[in-house]
Amino acid sequence: MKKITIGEASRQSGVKVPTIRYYENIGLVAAPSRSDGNQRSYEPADLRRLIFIRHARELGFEVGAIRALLTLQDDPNQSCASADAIAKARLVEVEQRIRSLLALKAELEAMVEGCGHGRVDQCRVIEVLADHGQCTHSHH
Amino acid sequence: MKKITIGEASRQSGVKVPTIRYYENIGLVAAPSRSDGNQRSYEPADLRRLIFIRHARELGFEVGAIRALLTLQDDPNQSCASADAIAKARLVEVEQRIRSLLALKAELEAMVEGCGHGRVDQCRVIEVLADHGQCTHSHH
DNA sequence: GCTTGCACCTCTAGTCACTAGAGGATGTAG
DNA sequence: CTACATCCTCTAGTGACTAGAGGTGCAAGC
Repeated sequence: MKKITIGEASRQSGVKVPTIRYYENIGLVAAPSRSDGNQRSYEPADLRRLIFIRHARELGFEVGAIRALLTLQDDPNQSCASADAIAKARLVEVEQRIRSLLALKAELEAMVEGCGHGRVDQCRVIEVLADHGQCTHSHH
Repeated sequence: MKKITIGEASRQSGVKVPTIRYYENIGLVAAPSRSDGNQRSYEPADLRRLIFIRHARELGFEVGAIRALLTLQDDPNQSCASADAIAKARLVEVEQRIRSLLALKAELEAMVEGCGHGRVDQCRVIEVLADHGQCTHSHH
């Protein structure tokens, strides 16, 4: 009971239909049971898993990390140290990303400000990109 | 005079050797002249173009946008309005990205904080991801 | 019962921006 | 002259999907 089609699962989870099938392909979600006409039929547990995945993807976890988290979730009797480590690593990554985006924002603002209504050869947008010396942005 | 090999161009531009060849393939840089032994031979102008590209990539411009900027650069007599528009669009994008990353950072911090040394079933890292209701993160 | 039309099925190929590897040629230092 | 690094071309792989072709299932209206 309460079984739903892939389209309904998609609507309720926010994961697109082809993406759900893709997740099944790569083994991120189990293959669900099928109807008489060979159509996938999802249960509430599958739906929760899809929502979990969508949410984690939105938070920028990559599929490998999500796979690790799902393994933890499937066996809830173990320490959450691993989950903690994964989230912490992601946090460090996000903080780094914010720092470089802020630097980037400053540089873009300077570029846009410097660009009046002149010709391209006076345009800072081009100039800043061409001249490596003016670059305040950290290298990768 | 002042012609250099692809390896030297790579070192001086910071663009990896296979990536330079890839850029040639997709027409982002012109095919350079060759040595007697069929090896690519780059001039200062090529080098400047590679530095321009690397810098733009680091700033997160995609290849299509870079192609547009390079076209502008190749014809410096036109208005810089297009370059300005490209940079502005990118700026808006970056600001949006920073906002969502800050929200994400807050959420990750809450997750890590909530994760004591308990078992997985008391762990906020898992819980937050599983329970969509606790999500404060905007749905793109 | 039949048809319309959407949702479903599988499979392959395409996307972006590279990256890795095979297998061979060239260039340079000792 | 022999190592050895660097170069060449080409194909295929990456991640995380997305798009399309070509076909089947299912519910509703007539």
